[in-house]
Amino acid sequence: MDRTSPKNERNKATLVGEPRKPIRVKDLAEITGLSVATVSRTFSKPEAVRPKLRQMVLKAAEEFGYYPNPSAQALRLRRTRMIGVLLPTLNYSLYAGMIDGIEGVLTEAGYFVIINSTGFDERKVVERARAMADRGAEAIICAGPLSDRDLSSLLKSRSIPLITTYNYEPEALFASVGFDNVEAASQVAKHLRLLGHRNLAVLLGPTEYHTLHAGLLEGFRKGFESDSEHRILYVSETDYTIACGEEEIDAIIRDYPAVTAVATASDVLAIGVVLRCSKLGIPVPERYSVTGFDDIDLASHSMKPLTTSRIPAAQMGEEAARSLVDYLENGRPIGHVRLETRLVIRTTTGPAYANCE
Amino acid sequence: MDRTSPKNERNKATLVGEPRKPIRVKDLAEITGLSVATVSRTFSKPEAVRPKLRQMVLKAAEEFGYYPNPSAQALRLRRTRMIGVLLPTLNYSLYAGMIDGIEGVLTEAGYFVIINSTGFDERKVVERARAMADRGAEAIICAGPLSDRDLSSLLKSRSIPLITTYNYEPEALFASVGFDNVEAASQVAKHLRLLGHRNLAVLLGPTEYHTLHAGLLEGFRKGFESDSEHRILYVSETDYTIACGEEEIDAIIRDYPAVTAVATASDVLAIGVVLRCSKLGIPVPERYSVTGFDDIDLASHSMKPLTTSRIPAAQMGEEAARSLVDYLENGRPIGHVRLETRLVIRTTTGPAYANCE
DNA sequence: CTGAAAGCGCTTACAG
DNA sequence: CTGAAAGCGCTTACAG
Repeated sequence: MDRTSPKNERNKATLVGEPRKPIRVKDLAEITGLSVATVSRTFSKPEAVRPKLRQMVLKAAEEFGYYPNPSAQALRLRRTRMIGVLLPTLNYSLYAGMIDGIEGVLTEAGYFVIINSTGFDERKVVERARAMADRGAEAIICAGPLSDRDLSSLLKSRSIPLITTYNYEPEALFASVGFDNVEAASQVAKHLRLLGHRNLAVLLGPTEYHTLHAGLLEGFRKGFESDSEHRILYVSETDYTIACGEEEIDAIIRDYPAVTAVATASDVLAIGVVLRCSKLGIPVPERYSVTGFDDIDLASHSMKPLTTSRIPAAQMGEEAARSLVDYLENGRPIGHVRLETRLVIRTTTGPAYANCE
Repeated sequence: MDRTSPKNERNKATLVGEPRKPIRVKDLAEITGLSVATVSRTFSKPEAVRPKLRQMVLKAAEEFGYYPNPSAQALRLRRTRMIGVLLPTLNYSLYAGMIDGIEGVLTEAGYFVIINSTGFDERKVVERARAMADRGAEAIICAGPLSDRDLSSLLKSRSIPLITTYNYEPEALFASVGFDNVEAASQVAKHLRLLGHRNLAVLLGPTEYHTLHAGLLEGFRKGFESDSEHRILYVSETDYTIACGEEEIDAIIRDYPAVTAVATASDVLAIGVVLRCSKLGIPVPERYSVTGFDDIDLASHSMKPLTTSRIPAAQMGEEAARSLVDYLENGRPIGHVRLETRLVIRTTTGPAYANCE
């Protein structure tokens, strides 16, 4: 039987691989002799169409390679099924783990994730979040804190939920799933204090446009500086690279001889510190106790397994994604989710040598 | 002046933060007293609108928070400005670097990137690539080889370019930007052979559904098995984790005493091997020479800097993205791009001890 | 330079 | 269960 119609070039046979105009519901309607409504319903509400006809449509769709135009659907349904994800960088295990978690549940639920990495600069985060909203994202996940009022009201006015991960911040402008940043850092610092350390150095990322690191610093202070005997002698904002860890410990060795412990905001920094000490023949933890943060794979598998805080990265991503899906599909309101970190004590922390004097 | 019209509720004042229907060109036309055509042109072709009117429109747009509906634009213009990226995993430095490169140029050029991670299974890659095409991706970048004829003709019939990264494969079904996989591995193996090694072990990822690793294996064979004196005694397909590297070297120590060199397809595996040897007090490179692949950050910064092949990950991503943009914007055909790897010899390879006997 | 109008491809309320 | 028709919001060829 000849299904082609002289008026319609879309369903003409073409050479394999030759571009042709994609066929539409209308074409499929002509081919099957049914109405566009029935064809459309075959995909959007199959149980509402008689099995016989449904089969016809499906068969023709298969044969002619029909698939509904997503832009038209998006316009009509007001649903893009796109969700934006903002990350400081992909090139750090923690965030990679987070996005893996996010992507898994979102793909499963039939969404697509669009990503942007923004560095540690909240202004860029705001800009990209806006761009995502303008380009049709139905929801946004942001790794790291965010406190822009304008963005908040813009998003609210468009009913686009945004959820932050990493920090648990029940008082914040946006919903959050994460842990208590300050508390986690405080716990690490307390561990160091209890070990007898009195002079601490702290290594973290930029605080200026990223309150994440500011929170960590606050926590380190809170947990360590219990009295005037316990001081943070050195605070440095740097990048999360091994090389930076190495440089920083060099500076500490040179300029702050009283320091006996180094607390960092990232395992990568801590690994740099430990590595450099090894190379210099400086014993860890005997001379320096050092702590990481995040518990990346390497933390437990390096030559000197690292004392660090375990952050449930993938889980944060999954929870955030699940909340969003639940809101989008079922209208369930988005709340704050609090997860726990765990201080894991391994080999890089020990009693302060200065204490033995 | 009262800009609201009783017939149109969209431009009524609302409480800050209260959701309201987004305003459309039509609303802006009513507000300004111009036609929708003029309003639309203000955004799509500003130079075609008299400056005076343009100002009016822009001002009103600003005031009422107008932005063009992206779904409507996509439908009308047949452009989604979305580009799909398929990766085995985000959780490996090489791929993270690649996507960072991709995302940078694509965002710059005004595109959004949608991502999916697929593991090392080409069937899943094919499935996700299809899904991306169905959902409106204008182009696709796939990290790793791909050879599915059906996918190829599907994409061709819809004029969706796909470009693979990692391997340079001028004969392949899809355009590629990458390096000569076989050659790079061969170079490593040759280095080991020249060092006097005769019995090699090879560690790589799954070959079954991923020709990437098959190519590497082929290269190792080609570079090493020059005669019957030089054999690969052990080949294992495993995961890219430190733990797997450790397990594998344990197995080699136990079952293949003749092996004096271990070539891996990933720095992470190599680091596992080296680490395990350190723990066991086995000297590297004296007892085992070991090579990595990729030259991740840690390769040069670990205690024992790794002999490895440097892969230009970010550059591959950038080149691929640039090609695509150039095709999409200017219709410039997409070719194959060949990049070079570089064998970097550090501390984990040396003469075979067996040779000194 | 400006506007009225067609149309991108889809879904669904409505009537049958 | 099925179909004719309206409409999602935009852009642009066409006529003025």
